[in-house]
This record gives sequence, structure tokens and C-alpha cells, in this order.
Amino acid sequence: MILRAAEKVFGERGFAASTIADLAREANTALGTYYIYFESKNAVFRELVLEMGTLTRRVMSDAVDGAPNRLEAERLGLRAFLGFVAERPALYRIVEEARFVDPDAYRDYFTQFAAAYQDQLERAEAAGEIRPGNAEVRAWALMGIAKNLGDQFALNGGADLDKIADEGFDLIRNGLAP
Amino acid sequence: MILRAAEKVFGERGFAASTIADLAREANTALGTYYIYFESKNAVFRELVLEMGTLTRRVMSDAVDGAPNRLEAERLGLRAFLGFVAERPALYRIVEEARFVDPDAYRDYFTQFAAAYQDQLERAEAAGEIRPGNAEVRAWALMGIAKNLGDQFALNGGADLDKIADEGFDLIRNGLAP
DNA sequence: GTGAAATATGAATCAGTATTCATGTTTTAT
DNA sequence: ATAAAACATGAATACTGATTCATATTTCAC
Repeated sequence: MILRAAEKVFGERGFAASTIADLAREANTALGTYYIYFESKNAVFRELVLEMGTLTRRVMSDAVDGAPNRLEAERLGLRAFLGFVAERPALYRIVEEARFVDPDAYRDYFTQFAAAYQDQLERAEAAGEIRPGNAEVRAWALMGIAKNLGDQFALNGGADLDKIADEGFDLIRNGLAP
Repeated sequence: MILRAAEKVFGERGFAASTIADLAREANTALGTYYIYFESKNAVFRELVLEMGTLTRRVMSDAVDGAPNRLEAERLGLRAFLGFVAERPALYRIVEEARFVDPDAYRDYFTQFAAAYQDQLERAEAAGEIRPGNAEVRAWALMGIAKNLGDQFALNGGADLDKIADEGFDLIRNGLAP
């Protein structure tokens, strides 16, 4: 399947260094077959970013579902995110590269995520589960923590993600607790 | 000067969409002149990342210099970082793109920064200025906050950076305070 | 079983652009 | 003032790789 081949190739070599021939070879098809399924080289890339959006939302909402309160949701969410990055590093790299390859897709991805996050924080504040504060700035700051810990500790394997998540959550818990 | 022209062109269009001819035109020189000063298209890019490293370190150490304690240093540092991103957006974008164009330069940039940051946090912990915790994870988490707030609020102008820094610092202060 | 539609193939096209280089021009040292 | 060194020029080179397309092959409806 071309989409999976593209995930692998783009994730390993990056967009610029990957050729349509590479994608086709990885997918065990002829070069021209690519264009039966996708308009252009960029098209799969966008598709992968969209897929990552759906997946991330699912992973995160599954992880957080049933958390008794926002702080616990933060802990579970951070751990799940790190695990997801470790499991699908290629997809994660592709989203980051989308910032330069397909800026619209990149912006949509994070803007949508941030809006939902902000909403959660506002509810939590209203429920008295976290200290009052600017939910928009907090959402982006917390996403920044997750992204950077993911980049540094989850992307290349070898790190103890439970530990990283605990240490990261320590900062978040005290940062947000009422 | 070719380096400044490259900062502008790469910052605006990104690496792939910029041609040597673009750089030369922006610098008011002939195309071939570029190769008197740089080995390859990538060479200026690396040069710009190195420059950004020096500049960031200077900006941050100037900002933090004289802070009475680590928490105040965090506040000043975050504000200074956001201001720097707003002032040199092109340079900032270039560093981010370096992740894909020149991964070694990118890694060096952040690894070096993180090591210094970690060191500061360890000293602060020893001095009792912040609660005990894992300095390495904290350093990357705090860098993540700054990066993401910079991306979202400083890069495109229009935001009230004092306010963003204050809101962001609120999270950090409570997250780190003893 | 047959023809039409859908899908697959990969050689050829075609455009773009990094890099080179033969040829000026300017600067510097004496 | 002059020759060597340094710097500048941009047309030509050399190559890469996205996209197209004429030609199979397979699938499917009847």
C-alpha cells in the first residue's frame, strides 16, 4: 500500500530526499502507479498528516477517557503521547516536516488540537480542578512540553518513557494545581 | 552581504524553494559570486544556524544576567526569547528547518543549549531556589514551552508578548517553586 | 466468454537548478 | 605605474527527478 510505503520512506529519509521511485519501490509497484492514487508528490504527504491528526486525536482521547480529573488526564495524556511517538516515529517526523512541506496542513493540525485542549482546560478551571489562568497560552505551553519531550526522548527509543512522563508531569501538576 | 540575504530569502521561502539565484539577487551579486564565499547551498544554511546559536546564547545570558534567583531568570529568559523570535523570525524559522536540512547542526544547537540549561537548574535546585526534580527532563520541557509559545505567538507578530510571557511564566513558576 | 472499465507499467519527457569555469574587473603591494 | 592576487561575472554544464502517456494487464458486468 502506497500510503504505508510513503510513511516509511518519508519518515526515514525526509521529504526532499525521497523520490517517487523510492515510494513506488517500497510499495512494490511501478513508478507510474503512484499517480493513479495521488495527484503529486505532496499529496501523500498531506494525506499522512491528516491521518496523523485523526490518530493522535483518537490516541489522546482514548488515553484520557475516564480520567477522574484534569490533572490525571494530563498525566495519562502525556504518557500516551510519548508512547505514540515511540510507536510511530515516522508519522511524527512527517508532521513536523509538514511545517515546511505543507504549512496549511501543519497549522490545521496543531490549531485544531490546541482548540480542543484549550476547551478542556477551561472546563477544568470552571470545575475548580486547576488554578485560574489563560487557557490558550497554557494549551500551547503544555503542547510544547509534550512535543519537546517527544522529540528528545521518545523519537529515538531507549528512554524510559514512564519516567520521562512522570518527571514531566511533576512540572505540569505543580504548574496547574489549584 | 550574502549571509543576510540568505537569512531573508531562506526565512521567507524556506530552503527548498530558495535558489542560489535568489540568494545572489537578494545580495545584489552575480550567481557565481555565491561560490566564492560558500561551498554549497547547504553551507550558508549551516552558517546561519551557527550564528543563531551564538546569538541566542548571548540574548539569553544577557537577559538572565543579574536575575536574583532562578525563577526570576525563567521569567526574564522567556520574555527575552519571545522578543528575540519576534525580532529575527527568519533566523528562528531557519533553525527549525535545520532539523531537516542539516540535522547535525540542529541537534548541536539544542543539545548545547539544553546542557547549559540543565546545569542552571541543578545549581538552582542545590541552592534551594526550586523544588527537587529531574533537571534534564525539566530543561527539555521548559525549552518546549518557550519554543511552542514562540512559534505560536511571537513568530507572526501582533501578540502581546509581555502578556504571553506572564501567562507562560505562571505555569513555570508554580511548576518549579519549592 | 466477451468487451468495457479500471488498474498497472516504466520509458520518455521536460523543467528546474546546483555547480563549474573561462573570462573580466578591482584591489593591493611595491 | 604595474603585475600579481583577489574578487566578480553569468552563460554553459550536468544531472536529477517529478510528471506524462502509450501500451499492457486485470477485473467485472452481462
